[in-house]
Amino acid sequence: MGFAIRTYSQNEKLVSLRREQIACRAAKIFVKKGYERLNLRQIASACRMSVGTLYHYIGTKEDILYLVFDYVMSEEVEFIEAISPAYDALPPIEALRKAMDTYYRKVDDLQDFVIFMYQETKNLRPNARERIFQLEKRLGHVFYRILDRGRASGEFKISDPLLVAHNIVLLGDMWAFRRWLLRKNYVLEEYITAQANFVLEGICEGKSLDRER
Amino acid sequence: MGFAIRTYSQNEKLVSLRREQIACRAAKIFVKKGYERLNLRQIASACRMSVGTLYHYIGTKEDILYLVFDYVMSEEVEFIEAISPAYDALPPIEALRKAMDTYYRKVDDLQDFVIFMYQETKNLRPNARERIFQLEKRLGHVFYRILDRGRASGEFKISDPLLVAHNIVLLGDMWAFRRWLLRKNYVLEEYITAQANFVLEGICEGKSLDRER
Amino acid sequence: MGFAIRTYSQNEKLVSLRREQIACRAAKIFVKKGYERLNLRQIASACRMSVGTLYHYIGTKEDILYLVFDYVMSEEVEFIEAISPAYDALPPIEALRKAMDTYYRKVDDLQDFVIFMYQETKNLRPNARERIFQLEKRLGHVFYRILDRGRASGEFKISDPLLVAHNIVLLGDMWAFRRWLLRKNYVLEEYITAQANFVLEGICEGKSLDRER
Amino acid sequence: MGFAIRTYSQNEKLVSLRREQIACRAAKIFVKKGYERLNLRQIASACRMSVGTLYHYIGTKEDILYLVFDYVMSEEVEFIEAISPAYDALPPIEALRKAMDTYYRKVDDLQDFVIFMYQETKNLRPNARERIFQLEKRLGHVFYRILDRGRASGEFKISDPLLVAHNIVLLGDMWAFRRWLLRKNYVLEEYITAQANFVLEGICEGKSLDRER
DNA sequence: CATGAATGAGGTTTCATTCAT
DNA sequence: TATGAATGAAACCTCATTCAT
Repeated sequence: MGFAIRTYSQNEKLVSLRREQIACRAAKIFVKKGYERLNLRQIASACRMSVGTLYHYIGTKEDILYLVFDYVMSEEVEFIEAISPAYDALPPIEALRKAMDTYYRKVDDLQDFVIFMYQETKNLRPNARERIFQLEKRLGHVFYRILDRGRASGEFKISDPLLVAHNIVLLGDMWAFRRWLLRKNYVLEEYITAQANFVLEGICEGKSLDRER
Repeated sequence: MGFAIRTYSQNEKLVSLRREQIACRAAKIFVKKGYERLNLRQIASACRMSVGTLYHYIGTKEDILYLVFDYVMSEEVEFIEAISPAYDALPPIEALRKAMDTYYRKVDDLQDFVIFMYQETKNLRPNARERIFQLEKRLGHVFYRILDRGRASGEFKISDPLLVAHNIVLLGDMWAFRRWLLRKNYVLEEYITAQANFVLEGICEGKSLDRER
Repeated sequence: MGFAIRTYSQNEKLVSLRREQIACRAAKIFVKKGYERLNLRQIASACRMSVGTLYHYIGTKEDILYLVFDYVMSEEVEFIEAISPAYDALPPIEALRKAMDTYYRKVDDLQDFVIFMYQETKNLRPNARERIFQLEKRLGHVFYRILDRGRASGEFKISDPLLVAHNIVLLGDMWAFRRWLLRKNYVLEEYITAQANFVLEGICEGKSLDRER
Repeated sequence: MGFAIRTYSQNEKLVSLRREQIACRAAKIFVKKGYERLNLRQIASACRMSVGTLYHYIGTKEDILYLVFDYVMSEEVEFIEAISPAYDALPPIEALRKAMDTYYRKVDDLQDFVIFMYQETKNLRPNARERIFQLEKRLGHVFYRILDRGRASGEFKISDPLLVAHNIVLLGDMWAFRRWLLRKNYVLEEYITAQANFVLEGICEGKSLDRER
């Protein structure tokens, strides 16, 4: 892990349980009011614990931020990775559309959290930040695999699949933190199709793609 | 503007002068340490004023954040817009490459500030936030104009130029807040070329683009 | 005793046993880190008990302080008193030298504890403090007996043997709490001889004392 | 000084003034209730300042302890040193009696503080402690000068004047922290005479001293 | 106009003690 | 009997804001 969070308990099971409670419940108020704006009393009450109990399982307020990050990012990544094998059975174009659809819907679902991630990353200690970066890498990898397969089969022509993979993730995240602008012109489904087209037009060999919409 | 910042001074000229001093100098430490992490004493000292003087020209700590946002965004937008007319003389493909090169270099230049923008937006009051959004819109518009011209001339085929314009801005910003990842594989110039290719491949009619690099 | 410590146990044997464990083990960390600086978790762990168990045999954190005081003072006094009768067989001068040697070496041995005594006395409840005072009195009495015998035999000329007895004890304690200063000029043996000479020169009739060293 | 206390003020005069206020007023409640037992609110209120103001002139609670130590010790030492030259005009025996009388009366005066000193020394940071040690050294030196002069003139016969000087100081301090015992047998004046006799009997050549009382 | 000393509410963190298991 | 999780009051310290000079 790179670093350990202080706890006064020896019972590992309990520590895990409580930390998951903390992460899960704190996440809800963190995305609403922001990390710095919430004090320990508010956080503890949202976690349905006393302040003292909270401090049995964490060492610092910042540890809670890390727990929340890790919890939600892990959920997200695991959710995406879980369906990843299913894409192998589909032709690359379709697989990419499906993967983008899945991820972009997830972003829509967790939009408060995505914004939260972009805004609070700097408050993390470097080694906690490193762990989050690893999770983001895994997220990009799901798209990378599809792109690579398409390239191998000759359907895609991409000079830099890693970059494209990250672009895809980022354009999904944009749905969350540019919503004030995008919501005026798109509903989610339109946005997904539009960005999928944008990406596919750039990478499909011979313009063979069947333009959706 | 949407809202006014409290001041104890009647001398408008002086108010403007002091506020520009504040914005310009506070910007430097805000991007380094973050808004919430800095206290008024530190900010005042960075502004080379006393705390009391600072409060003659602002009403609230948050006002400083707004001043900084407005100042840097304006600088950035004015910089981009200033050269925008020059692109009209170039063929659209070249114009887009040039505009991206200009903006992406600016992002590299102001990378701390770009991150700062993404991270501190939440701390702004809604009407201050609205003003920032307008500036971002104008930024997107610079690219929109080029895309639109290319579409009119038949060189580009784009179903949604506004979206593409925003994608271009965002992929530039990514250079700042994904630097930990991108810096491993790219130097700035490579990144600009790669993203320009990515965008142009998606929008150029007949694949006529002369692939750089 | 003057006051009783709360316990939840009826088994008196067990209570005594546990309390001795507590006193003996807590003493070791108390002298190192100080009473106020240690919390119950640290104390319990040093006592090789859980916090809960600790509270079966004490009522208050302060009770532990008292147990430690009492335990170490008793040890010290018993040690000194145990050899006290042996001095009766020696000529007073020699007896005094021997007694001082014994006590001063003990102080050197327990120097952390002696300092601890001087520093933490204030944290005791008055009746606990009274018990400690009694023990100190008994310590002074060991020297008093020798002085009194010397006076009776005409070898010593002392107007106030009780005062001298206390002076002797105090000058021994000084080895502990002025160590930063004394250690520069003396090793323990030199210090003992020097102070013994200082005392004996003051009380010996006719300067008959055989100056050592 | 070896270390500096944090302050937010640049005005050195004011800093000195406020710190003296703090030292002087905090001393009064420190000796009554003990350093660890008092919280910042109580201390601030005793200093007739708000907690915030207090923290303009100190960095840590411990700094207050140091200020108090330094203030009272300095007062004490300066008081003693101020009269020190006057002793040069007196014969050594008389000078020593007078100096002891002065110091022991001061101890009686500041007895709460002397106890406080012995009890709280451990709570000081090492470099603060070092400064206190220096002051104690200067205190011993006042007596050392007299002893040395007596030795030079042949009136005293002392193998180790530095040790005797420290013994004198310590036996004075004993009046404060053994008061529970000494008060039963002595009033201050008797105690001073008794200890002066004890010391002089040990060091006077030819028992020439005119025993008082 | 400019200053920076003063304020006290509110922040995070610790800890003696209890009590269900 | 032994445990250690849970509690919440209270500790130390910070800081945006005011206002007398």
